[in-house]
Amino acid sequence: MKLGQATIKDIAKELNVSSSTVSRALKDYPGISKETKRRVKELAEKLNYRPNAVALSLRKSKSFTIGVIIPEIVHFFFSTVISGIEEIAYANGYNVILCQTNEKHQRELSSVEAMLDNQIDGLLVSYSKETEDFSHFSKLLDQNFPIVFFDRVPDIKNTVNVTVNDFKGAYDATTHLIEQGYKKIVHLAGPKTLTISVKRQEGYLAALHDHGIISKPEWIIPCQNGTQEESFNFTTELFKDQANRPDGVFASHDISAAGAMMAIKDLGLNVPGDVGIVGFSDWQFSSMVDPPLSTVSQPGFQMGEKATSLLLEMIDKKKEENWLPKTLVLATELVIRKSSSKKIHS
Amino acid sequence: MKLGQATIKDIAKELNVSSSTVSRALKDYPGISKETKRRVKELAEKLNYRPNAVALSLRKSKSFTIGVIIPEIVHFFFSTVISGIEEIAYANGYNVILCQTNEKHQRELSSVEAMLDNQIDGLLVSYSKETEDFSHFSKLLDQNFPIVFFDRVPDIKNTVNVTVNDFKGAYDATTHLIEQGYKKIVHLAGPKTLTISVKRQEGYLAALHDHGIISKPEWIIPCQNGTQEESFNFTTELFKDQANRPDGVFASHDISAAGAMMAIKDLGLNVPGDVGIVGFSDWQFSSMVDPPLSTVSQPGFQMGEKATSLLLEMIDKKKEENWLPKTLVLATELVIRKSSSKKIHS
DNA sequence: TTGTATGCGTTATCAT
DNA sequence: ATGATAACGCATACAA
Repeated sequence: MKLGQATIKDIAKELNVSSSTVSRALKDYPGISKETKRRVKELAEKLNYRPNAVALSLRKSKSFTIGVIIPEIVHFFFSTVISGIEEIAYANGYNVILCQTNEKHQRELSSVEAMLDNQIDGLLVSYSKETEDFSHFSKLLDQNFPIVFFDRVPDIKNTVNVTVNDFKGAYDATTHLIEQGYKKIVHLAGPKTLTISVKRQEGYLAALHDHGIISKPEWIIPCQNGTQEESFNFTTELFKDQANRPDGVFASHDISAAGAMMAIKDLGLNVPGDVGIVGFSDWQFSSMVDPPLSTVSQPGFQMGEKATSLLLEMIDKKKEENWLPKTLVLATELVIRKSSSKKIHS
Repeated sequence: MKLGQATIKDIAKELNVSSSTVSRALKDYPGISKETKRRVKELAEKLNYRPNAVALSLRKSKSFTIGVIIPEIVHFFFSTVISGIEEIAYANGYNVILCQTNEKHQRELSSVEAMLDNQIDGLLVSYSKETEDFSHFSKLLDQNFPIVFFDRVPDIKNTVNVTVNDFKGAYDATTHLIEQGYKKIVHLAGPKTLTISVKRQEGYLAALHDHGIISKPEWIIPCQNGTQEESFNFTTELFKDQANRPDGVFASHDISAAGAMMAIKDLGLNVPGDVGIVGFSDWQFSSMVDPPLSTVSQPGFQMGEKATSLLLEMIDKKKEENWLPKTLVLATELVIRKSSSKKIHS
């Protein structure tokens, strides 16, 4: 959309100087008389001149725009991350262009293409559940294109990542359940395609093992969608059999945990009396459910900030350099609420 | 970031034709021999040619990018709207560039500037709570720059807006409380700077009036921040006095409602037995609190879709035309859950 | 059927 | 201290 926006040419014409003079005057280049500078700046001010960022992008092959690929915007954790990304990008004069994949691989591919067409300077990625082939990213990395992966980190060599200590978070949560006296603890697991899911499951298993509990395969319930309904159904199925009823749930995130909690309450069981529950992520609602949900909180905003800082660093460096691959691991924190507090509340 | 991206020139050079020929061949312009077309397209494919969107923007004075200004990303309703926006924009080949104002007027101003510098084709706006002067928008509108306001609609003439029937939503919610037998209904009101807050309050008052209830000024509690803590405190203060204790709460959104619910439960009162509560927005958590929260649901995704469709329409039309101002009002829906169901549950 | 020239807004490189 | 020119990548009016 063309506004009445004044350009350098307009200023030049009006002052009877060349556009290069105007350009230099505006940027306080040496070798421009004070008088000219004053006149140019005054007129620029008056015409409300603002440089055309698109022309600059073309000229400099740099757009001051970064792309963000996320699975879903309507997701407390991811929206928190975006907020952190936005903050740092904005503070450094970068624009953020956003695409959600809705967990579709195809959509991920086309979004990346579209962003590249727009000459983004770098990419922040949390890939989709469907994605198992990462060649669209590794191709870019081979050309030294700056990418930082956050939360969901792909299995590619030499990447720069920001993630949380999912293993430890899960280990701590499970240990906490055990220490509260729960013994038959099931795990509502996330999709196997995500490293975070795998790590959380490993943490869960390690905790059981370290406390001498022999894990049973049927205790691990794969939840592909991660919806409340899904875990509600699985949990109902699993807990309705009085004989082998479990007494603890560690869910790979709070939505699953909430579904499990509703199922367990519907079966007439008491939380935390009969069953202890811990989730993952500390969603907004988690402190408001009844009983309030224990969970592993993730520093989403900080993750966004860190990932963006790293990306901007990479962009600033010369293209020729190789980034040193690294993974920044942020700490999670176990938030103990009533849903897992057997010793106090029952 | 410059990748090894091939340009039209590269193709032209390799095939010993002019770049205009390549340009035309790629776009199936008439008057290019089949043979040339074939050769060009083949090589383009081979070199993985993709047009440079920045160059196109400059050339066409059109960026295929729309800007979105919202108060906060970490907000269930707004993230839902963004999701709707993204969907329509993406489907029409538009990029979305995003800025959150964090409810700061200053930030709103600079975000708009930055977006204009980037030659966005149009703007979707939900303005900040601090904003009382809309000249930054009206200036653009005067130049016929396409803007669609959603949810929070400013007091400017001749704008295009998408909103929900806040008055009716509030009226229905309050009427429902009255019909359930609640008589002393307070209102946790939003900031006066927002039309939506005003409308909701008006709907509340109208419902009381139409049912012969004389509203008391002290029943209207202004909540500036809209946090849970804020409404928790106000509610505690208001309900601890047994003598004049109200028996109903209509909150301008679910977070306030949740704070009120916690306060009321903490005072030992029963919901919905002693006090009925209805919120606004139907956040994800609202069905999970105890008791599940009645609320007025807003079609956020649809709002994003509609607003974007309208904006793209405006962009497509000639700049010279004046858009006909209009306000699209989407329907809310009263979702009745336990928190307000006195007749059934107590 | 194809090529040449020009311009979108800016800046870098040479002049003068 | 300032101006002229070219270039970023593309599309198009005009020539041939």
